Amino acid sequence: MARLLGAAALSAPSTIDECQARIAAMMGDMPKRLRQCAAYVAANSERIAVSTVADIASGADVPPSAVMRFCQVIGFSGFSEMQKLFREAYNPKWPDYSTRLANLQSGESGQPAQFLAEFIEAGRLSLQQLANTVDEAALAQAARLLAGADLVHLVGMRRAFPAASYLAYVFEKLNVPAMLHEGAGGLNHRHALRAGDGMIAISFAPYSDETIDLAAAAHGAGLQVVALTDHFASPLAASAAVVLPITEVDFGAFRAMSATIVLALALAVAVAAERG
Amino acid sequence: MARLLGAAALSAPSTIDECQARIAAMMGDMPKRLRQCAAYVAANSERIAVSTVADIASGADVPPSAVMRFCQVIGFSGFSEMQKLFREAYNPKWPDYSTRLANLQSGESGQPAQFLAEFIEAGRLSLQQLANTVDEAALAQAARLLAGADLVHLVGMRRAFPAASYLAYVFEKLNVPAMLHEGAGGLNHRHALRAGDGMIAISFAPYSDETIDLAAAAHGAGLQVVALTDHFASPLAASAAVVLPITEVDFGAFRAMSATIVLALALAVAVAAERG
DNA sequence: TTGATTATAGAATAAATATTCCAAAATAAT
DNA sequence: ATTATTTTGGAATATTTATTCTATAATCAA
Repeated sequence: MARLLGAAALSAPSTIDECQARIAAMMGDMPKRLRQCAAYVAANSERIAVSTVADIASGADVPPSAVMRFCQVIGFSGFSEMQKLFREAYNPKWPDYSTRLANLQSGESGQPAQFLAEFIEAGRLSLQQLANTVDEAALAQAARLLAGADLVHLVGMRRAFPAASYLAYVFEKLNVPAMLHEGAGGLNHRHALRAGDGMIAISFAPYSDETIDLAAAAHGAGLQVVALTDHFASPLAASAAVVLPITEVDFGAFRAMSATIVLALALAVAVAAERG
Repeated sequence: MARLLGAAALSAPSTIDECQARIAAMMGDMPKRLRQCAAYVAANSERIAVSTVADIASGADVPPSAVMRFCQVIGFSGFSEMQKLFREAYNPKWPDYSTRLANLQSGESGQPAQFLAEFIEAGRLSLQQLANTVDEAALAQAARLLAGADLVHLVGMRRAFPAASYLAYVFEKLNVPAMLHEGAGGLNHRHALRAGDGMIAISFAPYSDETIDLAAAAHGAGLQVVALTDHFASPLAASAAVVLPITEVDFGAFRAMSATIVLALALAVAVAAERG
């Protein structure tokens, strides 16, 4: 009687955990080659996402067709389906909120609760992403640099302004000397930059020229600049001693800024703690 | 003279850092499509290892051939060579939020990462709470009232100011007439209140007198006031046609305002949708 | 042992994916 | 305005990679 290859088709595992559990359960009564595959996959689960059938085959020391049989015995239609699971589980991609929001907006207008539910979910995802990707060393260094500053300049325009203004409030409460640059009335604020000061500059694409310019001026004057921006290739990065990248979920033009404000707040409190 | 495509071939970057540095250096003088690629790769560097050319092209909103050109301009022979670099370095952080949070918290106390972990958790709890307690009917009514207003006055001082200023930004983007009251220089803004206007007033204990007073003045002048505040017994409630209570989770003396800003954003978008 | 059943390897094929190329559009220079 | 140069998009092609198929080897039951 056909034991494995001819067995009734199982449904494909839909999570990594389920997949690993099934491998563990079935490994016992697998024939030699399939067991080699199972052992290799179990021991190298984090590399499945970036491997080819041939890679796994040579790693497990089996021919490629054995890997294919293995995937099917586990319940997948083939290797590609299994790999898809690993790719998405280890590296989830954002849901596409811009089109979901567009759908909401174009549909019946009276769905405020729906908007709220989407924004809440996006905020939670952003915070989770922040936890997963934050560079602890960079954060600590940023706090250290700013703790030594005589005055912390806070720069953020338009979308970033709420975060900057909240920093101003928090630094005031914490008795850390800080100055909020509002951007109103040209560049006169530039004269306030002094050697020994520090700066927190916040900007996301499309970047505000005023923020970029002010950060560049600060950098030129020898100030330590900490940049809260979307990624290392941001125009702010060129002027920054430390870059803290933040990826927030977007809704077309809108984002809740949850991760930005949380990171800013943590940075402020860390600076105050460092100053003692 | 050929600027990029015809330029003398650079040697391929041999580490991720080198690759990122080169992208940052070259992004400035790239043509439009290549810059889109650069921005996408910079913002999604952790997904490159598990993406295809087509994935990246659609993410960056360019045709696949643009991605190829981008890889070559950066110094690689093609996409495959670049991806190889990212695959070798691929080390996915387990997206399991709770274990990651525990890691962040486990450092020596006083570390910046611990503050961050606490604020992230507080933010998530606040959002959760908001999802559980929001009064959908009240939110819908608030949106309806404000949609009929000629001008929406936005009032929030001190801690609430970031939320108010974010509303100002969002309303501007949505083409909803709105006015941010900054509270600077006494109560002169009161004269801007007109019959037919609406107001969003935001304040939490300890309440800002200016906000309370302005809301009361608006109420006295017959304006419809929507209050974002901590509970129904707040001093703001007396002047409000609709009260939207928000309970933020504090960490120490601070709160991240995540729920407030998310609710404000949802309200703004709902108002704009209602206006059509 | 012998016959039936199951597993295996490697070649053949199919599918997905990367890469090149060139006409057309856009941009810059004269 | 006209010409020269650069950038672009998409179709055509090449390459890699997954998948199926089948003859052969191994295993098991009698």
